[in-house]
Amino acid sequence: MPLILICTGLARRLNLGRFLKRIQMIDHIRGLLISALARNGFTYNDSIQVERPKQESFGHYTTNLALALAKTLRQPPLEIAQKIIKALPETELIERAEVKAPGFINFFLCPKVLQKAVTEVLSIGADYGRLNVGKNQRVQVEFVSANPTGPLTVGHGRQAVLGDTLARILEWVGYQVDREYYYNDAGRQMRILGHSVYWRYRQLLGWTGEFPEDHYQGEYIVEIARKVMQEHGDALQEDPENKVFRIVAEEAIFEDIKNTLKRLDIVFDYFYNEKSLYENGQVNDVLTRLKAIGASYEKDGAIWFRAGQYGGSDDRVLWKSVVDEATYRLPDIAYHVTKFERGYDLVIDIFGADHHATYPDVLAGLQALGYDTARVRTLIHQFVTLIRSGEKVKMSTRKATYITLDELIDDVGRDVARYFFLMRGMKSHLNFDLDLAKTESEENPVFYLQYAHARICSILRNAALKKLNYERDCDLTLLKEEETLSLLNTIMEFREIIVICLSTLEPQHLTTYLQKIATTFHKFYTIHRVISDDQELTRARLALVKAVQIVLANGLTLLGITAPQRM
RNA sequence: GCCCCGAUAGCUCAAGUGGAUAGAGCAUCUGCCUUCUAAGCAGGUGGUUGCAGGUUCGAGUCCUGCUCGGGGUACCA
Repeated sequence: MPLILICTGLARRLNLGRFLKRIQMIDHIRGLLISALARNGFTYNDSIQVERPKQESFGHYTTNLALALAKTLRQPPLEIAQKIIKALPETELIERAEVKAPGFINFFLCPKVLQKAVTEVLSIGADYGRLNVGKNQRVQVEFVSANPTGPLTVGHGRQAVLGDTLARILEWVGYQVDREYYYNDAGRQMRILGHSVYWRYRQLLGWTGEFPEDHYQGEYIVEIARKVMQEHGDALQEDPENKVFRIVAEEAIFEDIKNTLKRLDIVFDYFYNEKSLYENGQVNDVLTRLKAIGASYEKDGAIWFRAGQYGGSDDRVLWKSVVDEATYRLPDIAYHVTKFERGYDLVIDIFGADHHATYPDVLAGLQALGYDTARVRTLIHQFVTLIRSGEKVKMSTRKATYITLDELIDDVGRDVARYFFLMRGMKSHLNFDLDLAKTESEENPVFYLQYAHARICSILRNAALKKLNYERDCDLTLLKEEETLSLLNTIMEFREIIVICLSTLEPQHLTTYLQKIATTFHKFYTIHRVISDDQELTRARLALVKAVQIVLANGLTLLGITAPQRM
């Protein structure tokens, strides 16, 4: 299965282990373990797993190394773990290590290490959590890519927010990212769009015939028709094929789409249109090249692609015989060729589940042409099911039975909309209950996060009024209660979460993490007073909450959500 | 028919490459504001992870078969 090979190739390209080297502490513990293995004469060839345990009672980090070794060493894992733990080199960073059944080794960091996180966050500030793994490599993220036949719907919203957030994360870790929107302005859909405008235009001029059922029914078509009428009067009455209809529609709709995206704080670098691929001869060029290497053949008057030989399943038609035009595959392949020609190191395509069948053919085409398809990463997200009054809303652009993204933003605002789209994994179907989103917008999880940020800002304002200086020379060793250490630990985890987001390309891990740090902070806040009579303790705690505020703000910025000063 | 995704608490969903006692929010019940923001905190109720097998020290996660839901499977995009 070549597709699987491609996937593993990608996994290697986005290798987690490589990124984890950026996490000092994990690397440090791994180093300790390697020495301990050597002292025991054990050999272990895989990379050693050092991860965060589910529960804090199991320490700050844990490894299953002894369990993994049990089989080859033919010894009980608990004994192996004991031997490893005894052979661990001395270190000032680890307070203690313990063995727990069935053979885990858990590491507890020294408070000093946790406390140092505050110093680091405060000195790095708005850049805390950045990693330089991208090294200015160029990445293209293609998303939305909806044809301009109508306003963006809630369904598009998921993809828009997902793509933009991934782009933000990639930029954050040092990639040079381009956001690209691909659209098809040459196909059948756009012809129907033009005709839809034409018939509405006729109606405005007094025509009383029936508007075609299979044309775009939306009210926006009438507005566009009105615009055509203002510009051209009745001159085009007998000219349904006049391209004016299509062009005016396309411009007006794109204007709308861009505005909607802007409201979500999404701005594209490039809009790439299919038509140009024909005009520049790139479609033809791909056809010629495929023919030249014998990857295509003629049958029944059509031109077929030997997809089966390049990782696809069945052979596919590239050029139709019944009509003299290409199938969508050919320009899609040509389009992806331009991505390579434009020199991207990594290409991320985001599609809805309805397109999942098209990309294997595109990849097969690229492979046939000799491109390194491991550079292309395809993300498929499942659909959004909209629930209104307890019932599913079946959406169709054609029938204009949709909820527009604009309407959603009107109702819940940018922050809630973005957060809702991001809080679920892209592989799961997203049930978006409109009524719930509206009526409960006060009880929304996003407010919980923002509230934590606002609360801290409030504390810092109070501190400023009292002219309390905490930025330097405060005694961080005073930060030692259970809830405090837990908060410090969570701050440290931020970088690791970025790594996980990168390796999985799923921003959802970040939303989960931000919930966690907000919870940890709220708990701390309830138990411990920041500003008190104890000056030294006050200064230390101010530094701590400032660090939390920075992490929250950085995380929210990555999600494209505002971090309010007060609520 | 075949392919892809899903099925986890009453509801919406988590659980990075197989790890420890499967976690949150909403809903519901009980407490907590003379104190930096109660949009908060603490606790209770709630589970055979769709069903049946298998792989192994160990499965929500991997494999096989089935059930249900979504999306594909065109010389539509």
